[in-house]
Amino acid sequence: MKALTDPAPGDTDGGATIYQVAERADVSIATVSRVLRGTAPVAAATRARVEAAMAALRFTPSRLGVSLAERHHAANGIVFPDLSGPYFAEVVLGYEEVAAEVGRSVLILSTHGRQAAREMVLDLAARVDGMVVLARTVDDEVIAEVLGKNIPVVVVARDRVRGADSVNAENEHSAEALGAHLAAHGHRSFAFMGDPEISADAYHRWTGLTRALRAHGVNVPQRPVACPFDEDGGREAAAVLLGTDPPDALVCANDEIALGAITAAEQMGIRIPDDLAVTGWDDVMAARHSRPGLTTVRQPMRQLGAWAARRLHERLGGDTSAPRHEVLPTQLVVRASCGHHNKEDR
Amino acid sequence: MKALTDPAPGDTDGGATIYQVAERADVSIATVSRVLRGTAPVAAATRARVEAAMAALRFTPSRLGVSLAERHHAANGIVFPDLSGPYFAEVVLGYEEVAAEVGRSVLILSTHGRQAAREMVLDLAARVDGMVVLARTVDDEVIAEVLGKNIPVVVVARDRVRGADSVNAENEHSAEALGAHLAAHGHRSFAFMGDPEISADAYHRWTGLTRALRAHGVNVPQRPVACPFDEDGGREAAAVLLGTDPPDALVCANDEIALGAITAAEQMGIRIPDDLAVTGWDDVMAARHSRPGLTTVRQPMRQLGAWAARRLHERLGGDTSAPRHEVLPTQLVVRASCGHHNKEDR
DNA sequence: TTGTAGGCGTTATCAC
DNA sequence: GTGATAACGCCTACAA
Repeated sequence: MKALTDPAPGDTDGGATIYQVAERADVSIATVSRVLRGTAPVAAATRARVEAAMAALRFTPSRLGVSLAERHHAANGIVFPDLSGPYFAEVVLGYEEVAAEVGRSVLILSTHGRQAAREMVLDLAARVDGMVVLARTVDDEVIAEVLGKNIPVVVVARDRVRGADSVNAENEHSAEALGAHLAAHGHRSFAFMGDPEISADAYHRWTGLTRALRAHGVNVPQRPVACPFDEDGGREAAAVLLGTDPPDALVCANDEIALGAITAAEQMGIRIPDDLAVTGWDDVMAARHSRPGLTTVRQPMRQLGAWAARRLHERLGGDTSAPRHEVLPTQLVVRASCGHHNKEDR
Repeated sequence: MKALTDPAPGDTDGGATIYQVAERADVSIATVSRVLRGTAPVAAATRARVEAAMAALRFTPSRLGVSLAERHHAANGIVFPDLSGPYFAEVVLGYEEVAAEVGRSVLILSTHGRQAAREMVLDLAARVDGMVVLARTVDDEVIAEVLGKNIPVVVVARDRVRGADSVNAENEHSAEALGAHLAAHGHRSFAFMGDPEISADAYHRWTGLTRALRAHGVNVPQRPVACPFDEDGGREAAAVLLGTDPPDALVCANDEIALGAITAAEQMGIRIPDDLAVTGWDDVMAARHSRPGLTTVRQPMRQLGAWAARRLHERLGGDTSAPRHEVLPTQLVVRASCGHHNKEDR
């Protein structure tokens, strides 16, 4: 009796097929498909037989078969440069969360700045119905190629690309506010760390900062100090910068650079914020816990991912309206690293 | 002329098929497939025609078709509870990196402690050739189910599961070393924060700690203080604990809990490490930058993911040997939060 | 060297 | 209600 209800010992492989279920229930595969999808009425008795057969065989429909027939993957992709910093991890998390909610699997792809990025993205494009592209992982042409295959893409933390939706956190005004705050502290000589050539975010932050400085009659630095967006990048670039002509204030494109810079400064005996003000961007966990607390700009990382996922879902639902370009608000978080404040100095 | 080499305007959809290429090149689909895969010799002239046709049509073979025919996905999955902390993000990153290297796409699934975890994992199982499961995201039965479908799984940061490979960072000895260090500082009353019921890592750390305390003749706390593995969890639990009977030393299951506990302590006017020693686990970025620096245990998060990816790849390559159980070494990182040191107090 | 035809596992359209 | 059967897009013996 037992042997009858258990899966055949021989079928060691990827599971039973709809044919085996049909045979066991003594119906056609069409009927099995019907009870599976509830797409048409099936007699109660028949349904029961089919369900019993499915259970006995531990039948799970092949995603490949289903997708091929339905002509879509029920999966989306997301490509980012790296997951090492807290920033991208948060965006991806926000993305995954709503993608899962609306029933789509998510494929990730980290380009790591590899040369093969284009091929990797194109390969990804063959596995998904839509995808989101973070920052400058690939050129606009690659995105155009993907769009050309009729798979929608939404870009995040990146300038607009023809034909794609986009979400960004507000940058210029936030940078202006930050610059104004620093100027009000009396800082007169500035430096900006981060690479505007590589990051649209950094570019706009640099732009906003310079505008603020100009408005406040403060000298604008010649150019940004380009450096990788991590602690080491910040530390090394700061070591050089502070060794030659140290500014009063160091505005960094993200918290990691800032934290790295602070490390370098402390090693050189430079006190923060007395000798040097330092600010970051993102408000990661370490920014809260460092001493002095890091003045920074908080941006809604989770929401960036969530918005992208929702928009993609709309597109895949048939929305063919003009691309939308969302800008999410940020928040200046003033702590101690930007200089002494009058009241509660914390 | 142009119209001839461009893709037909009508074929707006998911791209050309092998049939269209074949027709255009005036060969059979078999030949197209051969030039695609290099699986058999093709006359130079023929190959040229086919390649021209592919280029003109911007042909990309359908992953679905390929996978269905080849009977595998060329993709792996990874399931984790959440990506919010630095820990899982690092593991996933390490995983993705080597998975990509060996040419497999990666699908991620965050269970968020959702009830539907089982269904989600089973759904994932239908889309991949193998998968890694982090921590206690799902019950052993679910893993058994997946294994039953003949898809290999390797578990990470989790106790062994019959039939699956596993990688873990060393826990007990590290915890013993940490406990010994704290005892040497003279601390006599301990508390442990984290939930051993939920995390195998936490369980083994608790075990190691109690053993060390016993060995040093120090009172062993009745039980761990269960709390969520994030800052809020640490902060709230610590607020209660420190309000009633504060210990000398607080050993936390990860850095986030520790940092949260420190925040709570400071708000209560308790000084670290003078009044209370606090230690974490993981050595995340914030641990380095907090003041006092957080004493912690560094574990090779990236490598955990990388090992899992490599092992999975071996399995998928046909390795059917007995499950392997790897334990990666950790490193005690002593900073200031565990108490004053004689020499360089940093 | 190249073509024919069957198979991979579903869905969905027709008839009955 | 149910059952044939044609897609879906590709791979691969087997023939020629």
